[in-house]
Amino acid sequence: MTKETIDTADVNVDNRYSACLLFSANALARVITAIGDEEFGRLGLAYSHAYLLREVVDQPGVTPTQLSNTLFLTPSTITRLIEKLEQKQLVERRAEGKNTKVFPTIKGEQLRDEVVAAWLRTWDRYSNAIGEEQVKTLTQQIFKAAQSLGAV
Amino acid sequence: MTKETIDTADVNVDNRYSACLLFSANALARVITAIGDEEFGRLGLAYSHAYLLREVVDQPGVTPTQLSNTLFLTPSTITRLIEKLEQKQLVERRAEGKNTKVFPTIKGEQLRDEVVAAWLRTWDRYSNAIGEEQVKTLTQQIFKAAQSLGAV
DNA sequence: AATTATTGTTTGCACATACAAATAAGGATT
DNA sequence: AATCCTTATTTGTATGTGCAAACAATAATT
Repeated sequence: MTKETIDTADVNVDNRYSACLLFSANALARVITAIGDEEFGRLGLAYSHAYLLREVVDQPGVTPTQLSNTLFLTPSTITRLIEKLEQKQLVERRAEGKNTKVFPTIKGEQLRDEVVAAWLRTWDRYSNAIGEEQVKTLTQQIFKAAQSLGAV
Repeated sequence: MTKETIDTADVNVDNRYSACLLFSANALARVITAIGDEEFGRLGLAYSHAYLLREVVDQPGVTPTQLSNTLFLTPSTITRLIEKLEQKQLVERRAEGKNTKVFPTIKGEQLRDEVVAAWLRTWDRYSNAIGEEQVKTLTQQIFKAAQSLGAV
């Protein structure tokens, strides 16, 4: 377990990058993803796989395009994620005309509760680190900003 | 130019993911990175390359470890970024004992002003989308959160 | 002085993501 | 009906990032 670390102990908190949204947003995403992958990783899933799986379990027959819109990921990325989940036999695809419908397998359905549980654990970890209230407001602001910027 | 798009027009703003920090943070990072890469892309650089280059120009002889701490990226990632910049002949490495020191080339130094200019352009675009004041506060909050969560 | 531990850097591998182009199916227009 | 246009999905390729392990150099301990 020789996980690479970043030693921030001696970093000036007010370095120039703290004033840069591009930098900060990516830093936050990486830190948070690390935590998320740690929790979802116990189920053998990356966080985005877990999200997609849950979406498929809750909406059997959902199409890649719909998933793309819901998860804010491009169609090609969705295809790749589905491929991975198919390999793990958690979902399966059925072609219908020009659409592809994605269904959960039994194995996939059975994993749902664990996914939700992992989800709650990540929430707890964020809350412990920065406070439950702060998690809420920050999430809201971030989501709104992402929407505004995405529309540009 | 058949860039993949994500159609968010018909997405419910209050879907369950808007309440999830992991999801929102990554969505924001992707949107923002797309804008940043567009601006820095004119210089033939990804945004992280631009950041690293600026760091090297401003602190000639900086080591990968220092860069790792400043840029919140793991040492291996730093190595990869340096390799890329070396290929473009914008920086060069000199081994000194167990340390590696990174210096800008003349070509690299000449690019500095353009990097700063691109930086300002990204700032303008964020401000136009979500307001200058909001960019400031959001950036601050995000950076703080990243620090708190990173320390866990 | 010799061995062990620590620190700094790089490398092999893997993964999430995206762009651009390809393919395929439906719809629209003539 | 035949042609063009649009929409849905997949595929080839590339990039940024990280983990784990390898390597190299210095420091610490015996």
